[in-house]
Amino acid sequence: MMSQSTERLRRYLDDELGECRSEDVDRRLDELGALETALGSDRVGTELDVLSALANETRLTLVRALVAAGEELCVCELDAIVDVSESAISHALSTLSEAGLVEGRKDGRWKKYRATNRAVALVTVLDGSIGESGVAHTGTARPDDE
Amino acid sequence: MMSQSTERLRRYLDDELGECRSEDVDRRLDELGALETALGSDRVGTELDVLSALANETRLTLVRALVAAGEELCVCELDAIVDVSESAISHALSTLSEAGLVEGRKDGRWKKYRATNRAVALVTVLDGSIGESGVAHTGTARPDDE
DNA sequence: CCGTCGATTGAGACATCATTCAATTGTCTT
DNA sequence: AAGACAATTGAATGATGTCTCAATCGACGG
Repeated sequence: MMSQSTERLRRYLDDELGECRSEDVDRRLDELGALETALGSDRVGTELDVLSALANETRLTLVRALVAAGEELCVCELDAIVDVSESAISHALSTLSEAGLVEGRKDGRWKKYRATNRAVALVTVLDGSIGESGVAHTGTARPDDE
Repeated sequence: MMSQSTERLRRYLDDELGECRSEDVDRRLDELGALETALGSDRVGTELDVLSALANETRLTLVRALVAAGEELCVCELDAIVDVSESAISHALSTLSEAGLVEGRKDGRWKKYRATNRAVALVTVLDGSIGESGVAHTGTARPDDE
């Protein structure tokens, strides 16, 4: 049975095209399906991991600090940056590590973390994309995708 | 009173520098504080909104689709892309809109959304930053579906 | 070795979130 | 004007996530 959504899409295309044959609907469904699976679903999973890892004040602050520092920082130093328990920092670093945003190295009884290239790239773009006062006037800037 | 964390930092610097005066600790605390507040906390709030908006499968898929489409899409078309209720899509688009990632336009009784420049920038970098495993061809990614 | 300290782990409490259902708004059609 | 339909909104609920506390692991020094 044809789903309701498909029915609505048919009416929409009918509106847009002036007319609408069922093959138009099918073609459009194909195109939309292509948009959905434009890149592998495993990749989407990874991207969600990365975004979820960054979407938290504690973790974002830690990543920011490590990127800004440009060098590895000891956990005890990170402790001075965010205002949560030491345990929370450890959890946060674990999540970030799994997302490939930081890397840890043990040095004696201290442990040092540094931001990965991935983290640097994302934080950089985040700054550029957010900071420049003003969201996207729809026409002006042109991020020409090639 | 000196927090425990500060005590630990002192011991750490003692280890690293071989010696440690209390002014070294204070200086390091200053440096770390500078990292923390490297950019305004209001900005961090905005960034968290953006990241949180993207850190969800439904919303990320919608943004991806709109970016890939390169043009505005009707809600009824988006409905064919993600597998949630129409209400959920509306909620998702609302969240994305607040985060400045999509913009909506009403056209008759249909409503069309398109990705903002911010969304394009973020999705682009996300793609580039994630596909790290030996990516030589930077052009249109062509992930063979499994 | 034993005790201390840095750091991590697990469990539980608490908050936040994502989705669906039901009701509503606004537009078009007849 | 009334009904149909696209889309949004609000409330409720089940699921996730985040933090703290307590216990544990590993490395170091006496």
